[in-house]
Parts: sequence; structure tokens; C-alpha cells
Amino acid sequence: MPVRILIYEDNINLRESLSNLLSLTGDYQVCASYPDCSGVIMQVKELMPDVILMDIDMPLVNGIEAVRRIRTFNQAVQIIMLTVFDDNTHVFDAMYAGANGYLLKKYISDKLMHSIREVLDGGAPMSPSIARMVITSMQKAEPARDYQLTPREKEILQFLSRGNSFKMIAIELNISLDTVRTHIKRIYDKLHVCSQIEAVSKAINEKLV
Amino acid sequence: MPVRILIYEDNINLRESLSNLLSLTGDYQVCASYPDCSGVIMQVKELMPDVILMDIDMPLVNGIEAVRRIRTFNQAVQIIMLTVFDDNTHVFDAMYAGANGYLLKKYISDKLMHSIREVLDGGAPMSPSIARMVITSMQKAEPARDYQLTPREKEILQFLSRGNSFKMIAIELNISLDTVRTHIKRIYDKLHVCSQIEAVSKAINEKLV
DNA sequence: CTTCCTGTACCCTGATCAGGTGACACATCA
DNA sequence: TGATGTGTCACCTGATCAGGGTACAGGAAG
Repeated sequence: MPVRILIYEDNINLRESLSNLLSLTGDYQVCASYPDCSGVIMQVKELMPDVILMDIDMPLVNGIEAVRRIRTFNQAVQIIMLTVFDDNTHVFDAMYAGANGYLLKKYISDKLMHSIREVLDGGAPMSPSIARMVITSMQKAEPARDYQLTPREKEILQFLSRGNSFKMIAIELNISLDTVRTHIKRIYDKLHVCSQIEAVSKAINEKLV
Repeated sequence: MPVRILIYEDNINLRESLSNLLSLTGDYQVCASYPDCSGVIMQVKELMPDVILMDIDMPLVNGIEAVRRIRTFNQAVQIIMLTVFDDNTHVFDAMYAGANGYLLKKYISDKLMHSIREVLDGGAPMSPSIARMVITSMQKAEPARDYQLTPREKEILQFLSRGNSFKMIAIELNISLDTVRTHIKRIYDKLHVCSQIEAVSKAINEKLV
């Protein structure tokens, strides 16, 4: 049973090239291809593809919005973005929306077949530069400065960050309210803040918890 | 000029296989290989490799800690993790620590050469299942429930989340303190919370800000 | 052995916040 | 036209928090 593929791409030349390319081997069946996503929900429901190749820059409905719409009712279909955009915004929006892969058009010819195979095997085919963007974004998300908090202080700060009042923390940890207050005061000193919210805000944003 | 490669791998058989494999083509020069990371800082400074292949499970100092140590003084060397671990904790810890690629050992023979080339070209070689884990983690990070906050309420909540007191918000927005309080009370209602910290905690964790 | 750090605990004063109630102008929508 | 939603403002009471100080036991480090 061939893999059913659905294509959204507004450039007619590329759309037909893709169709032709995929039809060569016999492993793939392009069940349809459209120049825009205005009917994407109906089309996906109707055609039940295994894989969708999705351009981003299209008239009427862009490819990222289309992915969002598809994901409202179908988590199973594998979606590979196929685009010229390699900026942060497009890449991450597409990922958040629910794409499973992201290929830059300049590398398509080399990688398309392999990528379709990979996404069906539970992978996430990405052009190298895209993969690097993704993991770089994860890395810069943690400077994690060290404020020399003691274990007990970290524990208190965690409770605080989850929304517990001083009183609740005292009960939870089975210590007196004043002890909690003492810890909190020391935390304020070390974090250079002077209120709960500042402390919690700093703790969460700098991943101290 | 061949690519200089440094290997950390405690299994002697694998370590030597890797060395031999990489030496075959002449494009790569294995400048050293070690069974543990106890001297990693000195070794990297001394040998100045272009690429490091890093196992995770090693005696004395594990590979993730070693990556952290390397990144304290060298951002340029490309580090590829080479491991059997495919669980969330190991993968993300390695990425956070500063790895540039992550290959599962079972696929090494196929992909090693290609991955080294890719990481040097600014990519981030990952085994397919790892890549999928990474982008899945990005996706589930945004449920973004809708609490029907009005624009003004979102604005107030943002100020609050940055650590501003009621008084500061009032001054900043040029409205009365009581008005701020009214907005905050309505926010509490909509978010089903009853204190600043709960609200801020919820706002940050659910990406309402 | 003494100093320093950590965790514990108490007290006091003034500031800030929570929860409730009430009010009014303006806009939209039915 | 009336209902509803939004943004504005006010007052009151009790709870909670901030900032200051003081104290002491136990452990680590010098």
C-alpha cells in the first residue's frame, strides 16, 4: 500500500515537480495537491493522507495556520514544512503549531524522499541549519545564574513559586511561620529583590526552580 | 588540513573502532581518545579539537558534566553525544549543557561520518527519534488555555508577572490604585486563584504572558 | 576552639494585599 | 432601548507581607 501524500504549494512548477518526483518510485501516491489551504480541513478529512507537504507562504491561508487547523482534529498525519523561510519566527511557529519536520526548499531534491521515510518512522526531518536553530534555542534558555541559595532556601522558593502562601509553606514543611519568613528574607537578600512576586518572577524566569 | 577529533568513550572496543573508522579516509585525525573525562578541561585546551565525540555513561565524570565543563571556556568546539540513552532527561540535559548533536549508538556506523560533516557545517545531527523528542517537547509546551482575560487585564497581569507591585502598576499605567485592585480581583476570578503569586505562577507557567 | 553558615524561632511596626460592596461612563449588541 | 461587558474609581476590614532586630543549636571549616 503506497504512502498517501497531500501537497500544499502555491507555485505551480514546484507543485508539479514534487508530484512527478514522488510518483516515480511507486512507493508514494500523491492523492492531491492544492495551491492554497482554504479548504484544508475538508480536504484532509476526505483524503486521509499519511503525509502532508506544506508550504508556508501561500495566498488566503498560510501554511502555519493550516497546520493549526489540521491539528485541531488530526494528530496522526505527519506534516513536513517545505519552505524558503529559515528565520526563528517561522520555524518555531511551525513547530508550535504541530509540524513534524521542516525542510528548506533549497535542499528538497536531495532530502525529500529520505525525509518522508524518516517522518513516517517517527523521526523529525529538519534541514541542518533548522536543527541547529532548534537546539540553540534550547540552550540559550538556561543561563542559570547561581545565587548561592541553600537547599532549604531553594525548597522554600519552590513552594513559593507554586503559589503557596507563607502559612501554607509553614504547615507543609512543619516549621513555624516565622522560620519561613526568615528564609524568605534571606532569599530576598540573595536574589536582590524585595517582594514575593519579584522573587517568584525571577525564580521562574531564570529557572531556579 | 584534516578535522581534529577527540573521543571520550569508556568501552575500549568501541573507542578503538571509532578511531579506526575515522582514520580510514584521511579527512579526519583522531588527536586522542580517553576512557574517562577526569582531565577533560586540560585535554581540550591542549589538543584543540574541532569535534568531540562524547559518551554519557563513563566512570568518574559523566559526559554531560564534561560538556558543561568544556562550555565554560570553549564555545567553538562541536560536541556530538554518542550514547545508548534515549530518555528525555539525558537528551535534554545534554542539549542544555551545550551539545551540538546527539546520536544513538545503534545508528553510529551509518551516520557518524555524515554527522561529523553536518555538525561542522553548522547543523545539529540527531538520530531521528531524538529529533522527534526535541520538537515534541516544544509542542507540548503550549496548551495556552484561554481564560477570557480582557486586553487591559492581560496588560496588568504582565506587569504583575514582572514583579511590579500594585502601586507601581498604578503609577506606570497612570490609573488609581483601586482600579488596579479591581482589575486584579477580576483576574483572580477568571484564573481561579486568590493571591498574587498563584496568579503570577499560573501566568508564567501557562504562557499567558 | 572559635568563627561562620544554616536552620530554627520570636517580636514589632508599617506597608501591602484580599474580599466585599457600590458606583459611573462608555461601547456594543441584541 | 435595555442588557452586557469593560475600564475607571472609592471605601472598609481583616489578613498577609516586608524589614528591622535578636537569639540559639548544630555542623563545617579554619
